[in-house]
Amino acid sequence: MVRYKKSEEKRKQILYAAFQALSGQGYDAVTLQMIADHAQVSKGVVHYYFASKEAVLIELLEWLTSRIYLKEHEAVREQETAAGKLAAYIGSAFVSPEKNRAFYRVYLDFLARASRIPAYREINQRFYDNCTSISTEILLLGQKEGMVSPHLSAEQTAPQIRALIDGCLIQWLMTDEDALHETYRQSCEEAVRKLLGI
Amino acid sequence: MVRYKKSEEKRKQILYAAFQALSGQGYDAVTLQMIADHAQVSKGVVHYYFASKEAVLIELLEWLTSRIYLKEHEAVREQETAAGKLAAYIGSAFVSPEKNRAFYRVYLDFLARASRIPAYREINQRFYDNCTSISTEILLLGQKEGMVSPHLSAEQTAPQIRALIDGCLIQWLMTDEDALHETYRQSCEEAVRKLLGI
Amino acid sequence: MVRYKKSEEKRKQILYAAFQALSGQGYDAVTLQMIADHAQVSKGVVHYYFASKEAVLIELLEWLTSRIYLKEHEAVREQETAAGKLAAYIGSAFVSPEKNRAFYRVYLDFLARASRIPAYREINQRFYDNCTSISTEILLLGQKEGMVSPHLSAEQTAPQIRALIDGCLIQWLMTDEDALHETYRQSCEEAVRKLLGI
Amino acid sequence: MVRYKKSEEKRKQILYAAFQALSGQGYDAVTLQMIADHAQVSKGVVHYYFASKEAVLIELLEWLTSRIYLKEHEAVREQETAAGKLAAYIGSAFVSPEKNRAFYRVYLDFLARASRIPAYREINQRFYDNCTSISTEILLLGQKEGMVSPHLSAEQTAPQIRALIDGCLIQWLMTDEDALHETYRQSCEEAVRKLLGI
DNA sequence: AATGAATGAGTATTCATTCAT
DNA sequence: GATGAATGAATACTCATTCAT
Repeated sequence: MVRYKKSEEKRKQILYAAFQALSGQGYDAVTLQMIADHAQVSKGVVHYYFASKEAVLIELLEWLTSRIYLKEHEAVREQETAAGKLAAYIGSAFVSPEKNRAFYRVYLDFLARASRIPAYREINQRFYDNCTSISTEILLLGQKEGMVSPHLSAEQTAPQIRALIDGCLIQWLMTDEDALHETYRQSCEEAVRKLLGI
Repeated sequence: MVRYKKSEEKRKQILYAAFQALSGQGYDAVTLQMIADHAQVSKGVVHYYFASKEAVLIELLEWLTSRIYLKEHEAVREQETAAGKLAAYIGSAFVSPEKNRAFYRVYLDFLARASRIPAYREINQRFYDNCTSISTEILLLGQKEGMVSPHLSAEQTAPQIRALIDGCLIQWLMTDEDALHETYRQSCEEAVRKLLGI
Repeated sequence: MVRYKKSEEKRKQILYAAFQALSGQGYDAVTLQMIADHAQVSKGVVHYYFASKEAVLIELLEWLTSRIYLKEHEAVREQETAAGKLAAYIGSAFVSPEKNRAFYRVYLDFLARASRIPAYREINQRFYDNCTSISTEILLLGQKEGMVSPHLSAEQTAPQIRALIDGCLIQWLMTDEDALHETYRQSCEEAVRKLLGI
Repeated sequence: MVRYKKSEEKRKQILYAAFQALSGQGYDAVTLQMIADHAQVSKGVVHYYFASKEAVLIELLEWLTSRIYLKEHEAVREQETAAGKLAAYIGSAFVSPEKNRAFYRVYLDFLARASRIPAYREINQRFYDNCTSISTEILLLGQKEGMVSPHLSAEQTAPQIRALIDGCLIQWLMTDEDALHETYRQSCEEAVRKLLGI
């Protein structure tokens, strides 16, 4: 329905505004007024579409992580070889300094909350599962291609890969140097290759 | 002098209280009252020893990261072989579910702030540098022992190792399962071995 | 517009409440809660209409001094002779024990601040300029009527007149005797007459 | 006794420090710490010599006003003619831009308090009485010399003179221009002459 | 006498949330 | 649907005062 659609659009608009505001300010420093300003709506509207500030942020985490996953999934799907998929995965994880900075700032806020609040943890777990499925797919294809040892356990390797990606991107974020983004990407890719024994 | 010492002790007492409070609550959810309560002093005392809430937290980050480093450094120093040092490093990074949870909750809060505020970033950078020096020491010894390929670049590998450790511990933290701590430790150690080609 | 008007009304309501509260308590002893209570609004409302306590008080000084001037100006305008205007000026300056007490208590607070803070000083200067314009008008008319010596300098006499009025009203305020208000008024008027040589 | 004397000296030292601090900051902005700093003693000392912050300030008002009176009295006593005494009185009231600024800043703070608190009012009343006695002395001598009309009432004129002096010095203070100090002094003296019919 | 550590009451300010329009 | 005025709970911070040393 039009009504629903319009409503959904405004929700997305607010979520995106929340993402921008959150990326600029921290989790608690962000106010509903800032989110409303970014979305160019009145403060009341935010509460009209979301039950509370917490609700906005929970939904934002869901939206963000699923969007990230979809992009990574899409990038990997377009490649046919394990090597290609791997490069695509890393490449889409290290999408750009600007986007990585915006996302990881917010993601660190979320992880901090997730370490204390189960609701956030569950959302993050779905993200991890999705990431694991990507790595697993690559690994299994690699084994089929004969590039990756058949003894390598996907169950163990897949999380290691995500740990490396997140660990490297956090390290890069801490350097505050856009120029090093590419360096970290390469280093991460090489490390992942070593994990896969490629 | 006694006077000075007393003062320093109380500062430490407050910092430790802040650590406990911060680990329980998030960065912004923590109040000076909570910190004072944990330290069993009055609210005014916190302000007597620290200029502001921010000052407490900045100093806490310094204190925490240097303490972690010292423990890791100590553990590594006690070992003589590269393999021993590596196991000691990983072992002291994965010290225990309780301590890791307490620290990484707070550390994630700090990383989130560090992604926006240079002062925090600088402190974290010193921590990274210290961690790098540990990994580098292990790697160089490994090369001397002939266990590690002489072609391996410490400059590149050391950060990868820390990225893995942090990435794995964050993943473990998100599982909220003490029982998995050991699993993640082993997985991390194996992954680090692969990076070193051991 | 209605919206704007409503907003302005509430601002005035808060300013008047601030005046009452300030007159009762001193400048710093007054709290936003007291102002809110006098205005019969919640504490938050004061901050909704004014950026800070300081902003309320700055605006109050402007409002008060311009209101005093307007009343004096009005009273003088209604008279046609210099003698009549002079009596009207003094009469409206010595309006009543209650009002003079309320105003001069607050005004002394403001003068104390103005002696240190330029922003207050500027507002007071505008008030002085307005008072000077009233005295000057009376003096010039008196010269036209032949009552006042043509050699008398308005530039010098006008400030002297205000100095006398303020000086006398402060003295009266210090007596804390409503009954003496009229005495001080007469004494002030006679003194002003001597300055004008009437 | 030595003990008493020493004690009295320290009290004076603290009072003078309070005067300096008060002149710089406002009445409420001043803290006991600032007073202690100015007096180069510890915070505890202030409380050792004075029961409370209020007590310091009450005593300061007494000390200041009696000191001002003594200086004016002294200056007047040294002159023999009414004209000389008048000039000496005005001259010592307009002692210097620096001293007048320091005193009137503090005095306005005190007047603001005196308008609400009887204890301050009483101290100020003694000051007024002393000032009146000076003016009265001058006026009576003037009448004896035949310079001042015998019909002039000292009771009425003396307060007018003080009103002018205070009114003019407050006006000067509000200009924040040291250069205008002399202008205001002259204007005040001329105005006082007119009140005396000289 | 002197110190300064400790206390805690008090206050401005912020902001999520509510609700009348 | 949308607005923004109003609310009041929550909190960092200040500072006079106390008191052990």
